[in-house]
Amino acid sequence: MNVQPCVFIVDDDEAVRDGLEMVMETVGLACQTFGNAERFLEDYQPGTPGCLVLDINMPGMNGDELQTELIRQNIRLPIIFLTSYGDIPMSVRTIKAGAVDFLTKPVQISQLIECIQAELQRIAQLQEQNKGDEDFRKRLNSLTPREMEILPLTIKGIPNKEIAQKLGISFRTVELHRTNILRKTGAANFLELAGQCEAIRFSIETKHENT
Amino acid sequence: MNVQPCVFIVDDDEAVRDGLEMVMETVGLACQTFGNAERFLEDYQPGTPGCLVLDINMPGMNGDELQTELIRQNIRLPIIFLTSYGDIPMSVRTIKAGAVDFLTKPVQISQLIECIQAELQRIAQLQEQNKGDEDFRKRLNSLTPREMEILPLTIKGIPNKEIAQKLGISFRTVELHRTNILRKTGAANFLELAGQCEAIRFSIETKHENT
DNA sequence: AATTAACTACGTGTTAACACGTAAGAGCTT
DNA sequence: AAGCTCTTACGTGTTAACACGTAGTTAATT
Repeated sequence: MNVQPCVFIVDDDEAVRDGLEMVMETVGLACQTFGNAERFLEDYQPGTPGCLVLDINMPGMNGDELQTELIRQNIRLPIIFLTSYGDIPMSVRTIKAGAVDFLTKPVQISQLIECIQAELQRIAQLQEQNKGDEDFRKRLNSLTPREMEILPLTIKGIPNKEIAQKLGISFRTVELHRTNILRKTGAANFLELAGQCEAIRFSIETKHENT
Repeated sequence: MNVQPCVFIVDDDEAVRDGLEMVMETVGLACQTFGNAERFLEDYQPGTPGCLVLDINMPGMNGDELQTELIRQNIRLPIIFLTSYGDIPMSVRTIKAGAVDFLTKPVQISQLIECIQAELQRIAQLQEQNKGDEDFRKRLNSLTPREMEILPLTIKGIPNKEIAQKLGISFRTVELHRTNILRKTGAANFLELAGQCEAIRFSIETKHENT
């Protein structure tokens, strides 16, 4: 299930691509190179772990625009900009948009490597954290629609009687659903469950109240 | 209770200070100027709303260091850097450290004003959001040390008996503390309280378990 | 047609939570 | 010394939560 993280290099200069590819091999990092932003967008499988070393000035879509497109597609691949023709406003804009770093050519290879490795390490940590959440998400998905409806109300601290009234069913039925929710999620009680839901940023949308 | 937000200008160049001060007056923004970072640190009252327009190159403590010091003191005043001698690594570093923008002299006044006003508006919105939380925070602060200790355990869903065992006291006493916590916070139950604590990002630090 | 899953409802019993009391010792302030 | 807060502990009672059953209807699936 765990995929080896990969360094994606997007630069229109073949010499740069080859040079960086060699460096990555040397330090033992998996690496893929692309001659332009479009090719990368086509080939990249969302979810693949790694980081993106991105040039700015390229024919066709430039690095700036690629970043924007990735954000639009909600692809949160960490980006390290690496460019010859950068300026301060550009660096400010890209960093504020979430880029990890903004390096200028000629770059100190050691600096780039350090930056990449720090980022890959950070990703590994995130993946580790999310591992435990996977099971929980699965268990959440095993809930029936009705249970999913009751869960947020319960977590908000609304007592069974009120939930029953709001849904127009018996409070005993609500009780049953709650029991099933606890059984399915494996939580000991709803406080614990609420904590887990918060931990995975499980957004709880409650329908607008009529009462 | 609501204080007028203020633009703090820190620059060693008197001409710049005077010029900016005049501009601020023109657009109707309250403004305070400082000739060096040390003076600002002395005078600034933590909590005062506003934003900081900060030069980098100054005798004594420079802008970079002032930012670091403010972060160290947990003062989250938004910073707009404004400098003649900036470079890309510096802009990257400061932005990553949380600065709002990094502008270079000579600056387009319209750009600076726009940036400041956007920031002040953002602050105003934050203050509006935090208003409702103020009461809750006050009520949280009215809790005794022991209650503060029990609160996070309870919110995690740990039953009274276990809490009692962990603290080496009777579970009835834990029950009493819980009741008092609910009474003081005004919450109907701990699920509701947990939600409120999350809403204000009330960090719950639990001591490392021994059992 | 039979099976399965989901939603509904109710009964019974146990445990946990919560409200309302009393009371006593420690520590601090006035 | 008196008053105050915090912490501790217990008793009593009510309510809510939870576990374990049975059982009917509906809808989709096989």
